[in-house]
Amino acid sequence: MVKIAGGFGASELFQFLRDGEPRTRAELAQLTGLARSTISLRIDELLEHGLVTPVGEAVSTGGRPPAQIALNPGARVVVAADLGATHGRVAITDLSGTVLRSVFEDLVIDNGPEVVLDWLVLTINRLMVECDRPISDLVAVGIGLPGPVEHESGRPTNPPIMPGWDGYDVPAHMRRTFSVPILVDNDVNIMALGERAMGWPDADNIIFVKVSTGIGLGIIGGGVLQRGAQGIAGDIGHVKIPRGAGVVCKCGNEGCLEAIAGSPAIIADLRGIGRDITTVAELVALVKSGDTSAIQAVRQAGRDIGEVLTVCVSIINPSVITIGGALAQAGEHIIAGVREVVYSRSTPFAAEHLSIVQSRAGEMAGVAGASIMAIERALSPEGIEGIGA
Amino acid sequence: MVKIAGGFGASELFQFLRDGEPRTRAELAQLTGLARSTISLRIDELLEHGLVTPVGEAVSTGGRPPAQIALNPGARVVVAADLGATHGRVAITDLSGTVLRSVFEDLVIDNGPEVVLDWLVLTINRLMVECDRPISDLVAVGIGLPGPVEHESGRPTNPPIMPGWDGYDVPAHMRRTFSVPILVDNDVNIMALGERAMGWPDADNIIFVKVSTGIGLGIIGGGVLQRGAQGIAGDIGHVKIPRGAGVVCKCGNEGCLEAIAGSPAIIADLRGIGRDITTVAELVALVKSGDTSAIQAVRQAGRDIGEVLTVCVSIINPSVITIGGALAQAGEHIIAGVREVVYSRSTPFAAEHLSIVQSRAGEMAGVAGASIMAIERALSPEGIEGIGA
DNA sequence: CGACTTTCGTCGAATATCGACGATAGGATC
DNA sequence: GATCCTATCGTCGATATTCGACGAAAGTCG
Repeated sequence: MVKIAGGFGASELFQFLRDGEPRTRAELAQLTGLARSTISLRIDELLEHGLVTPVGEAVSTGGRPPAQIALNPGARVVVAADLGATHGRVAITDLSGTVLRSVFEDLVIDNGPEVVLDWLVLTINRLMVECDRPISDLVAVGIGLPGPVEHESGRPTNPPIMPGWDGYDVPAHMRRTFSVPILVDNDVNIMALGERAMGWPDADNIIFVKVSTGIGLGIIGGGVLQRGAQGIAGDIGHVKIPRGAGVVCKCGNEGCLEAIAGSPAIIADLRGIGRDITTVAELVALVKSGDTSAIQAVRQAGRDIGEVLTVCVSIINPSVITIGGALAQAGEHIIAGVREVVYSRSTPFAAEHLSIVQSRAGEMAGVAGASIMAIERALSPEGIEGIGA
Repeated sequence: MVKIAGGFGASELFQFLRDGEPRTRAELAQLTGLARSTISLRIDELLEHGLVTPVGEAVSTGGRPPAQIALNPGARVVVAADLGATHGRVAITDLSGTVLRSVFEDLVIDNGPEVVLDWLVLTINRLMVECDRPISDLVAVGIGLPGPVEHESGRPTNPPIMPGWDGYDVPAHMRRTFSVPILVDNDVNIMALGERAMGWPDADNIIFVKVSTGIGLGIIGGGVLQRGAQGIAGDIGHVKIPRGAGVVCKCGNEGCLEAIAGSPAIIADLRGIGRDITTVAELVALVKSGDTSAIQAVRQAGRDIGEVLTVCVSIINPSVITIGGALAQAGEHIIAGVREVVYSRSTPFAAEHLSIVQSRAGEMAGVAGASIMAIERALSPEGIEGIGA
């Protein structure tokens, strides 16, 4: 039987401690409306499972100082995996999202799901051993993939890259080894989650822009991640922009944003005027070296992206836009281009409270978000139930 | 004390009956995990308050046929008000959203909040009398206003029209007479709510387009209404489109969508070639009469709006776009223009499962949405608590 | 028409929650 | 530094709520 109603058990009380803030029993009684004695019973239960710990004492208000209870982040761990086209980052984090151990390795997503996910399983096992943690401490796995994912089922859908992954049941594969919840999502989506967690915890409307080979948006609107009807919300790489007239995109259309402002386009342009670069890393290095043409090209890309973001601002009305992805490593030039266009085109009221800044989470945005996604599930009332409370 | 935890009272059980579907006691026991005897106690409580009623019997499965219990929509009523710049529609609806009585009257929003809201109060009182309902049956009021509203506080913020309304505490004014929850939102937002309820109950990602004097979007993403950081999400009237180059908008910029595709622009164009029209209604009539120039103008407006909607599709990835507002009354011409652009520009995958259709709720979208918003609040656990369960 | 099946309402039993009380651990006062 | 005061903590009996069983009720099926 699925327990929906029923009493106020330890898992329900635990929800009031999820944020990591230490609280006294009295505070919890106030919050929940239960008697202090009942709270104590629940706390004992949670203490037994190690999910919470006493955290010193609060200041006395004239009598015996109240003991503070807080989430014990080290009680369990989750896996956060951010898989790209050519690299993968896998981390073990505790329940506060703190990375305990991580690896960044080459990886060929084109090898297909069997090979890649088997590698992921091995890597997780290895990291768990290195952390000196039994597998039983693992309570959830979050995975980001470089393409559209139907989040409910965890299956990639129509990915433009990732041959062999279309419709593959990623959670089922992972559950063959780890019998815990497996959460899968688009890499840009989890980056948005990570970015919010690390930099803008109070922002309910935030847009994360990934600028790299492709250009994509992770959108948090009304406090929740926006995935859209088919999991392809934020897929702005093939929006048509005026400056792209005549430029053919690999998607078959012409004038796509990606075909003008994506890193391959910028690199090709710079090669055309004699710069010997082929990778994004080399492009970033060239910009950082102060090469004027490269700087101009990147700034123009920022302007082009800004064209589309201006419309996003009108539609979503975010309070923050953060720019991340490999190309964002090249300093403020892209952002300067974005700002130039967005601030001049948006209505004053919308622009007034809008921050456009570089990603604070940087390269860790992906694993941070995957970790959040996994923790969120693990600590939910249903998840906690499974853990043992 | 705010009751947060505590037992499973009648208000909690009520949540399982909110959808209006009749259920047997056994089904409710299954759903909630409570014993049948406990369910019976709660049902009795709800029956006493009249919030639910027995609805015949379900088919016997070999024994005594189970009695069906369902929400009693007539138990209470809510007020739904859709106030525009020059007209207002006010309705009394039951808890299923069925309109019991409504009026559509001229109204000058420029008269300011005091005058307009006093009129609203009088109108509500009159309608309640006409419905033969005591004021005590009223449990919530939903109001839509033609401008940005900070929904949490119910105050208009920086409205481009509605002089005198900026920052006015609408709920406080209404509560002077009706001590019930007062919900206020942008008119386009409530139209989106109404449209979904009346036409697309299962769509979690839907865009409602209001095409009239202004052009705005009501966006439901991930199942929740998207309001944005300042309540101006979906405000696409001043997005720049290429065809608008050189056309000055009343906002001061040039090339705004509204300055090209809004009804004043279309009317001005048609007057320029000798058509004697001044109002939207006349424009609609002209289109319906088969005037080729008018049809072409409206279709072109559809294409212009489609330009912006194409970007929306990439960003939001909706499953439905519905076109409403005064101009949408002019038949399929606008929609044809929108489809023309959106379907040809969007990625095949996004376009494949996207329906672009005329509003099903039509002129009632606003009050339908305001009614939903009010009912939603009234039937929530906190709201029901206040009603008496 | 009687046996069977399933639901409904009631009531005692089981369980969970509450409130009070003494113990505990500091701060305040002299 | 000893004593009083205050506020929290853990325990335990009292209380309220929920459960499960039982008989009555209301149909179906043979």
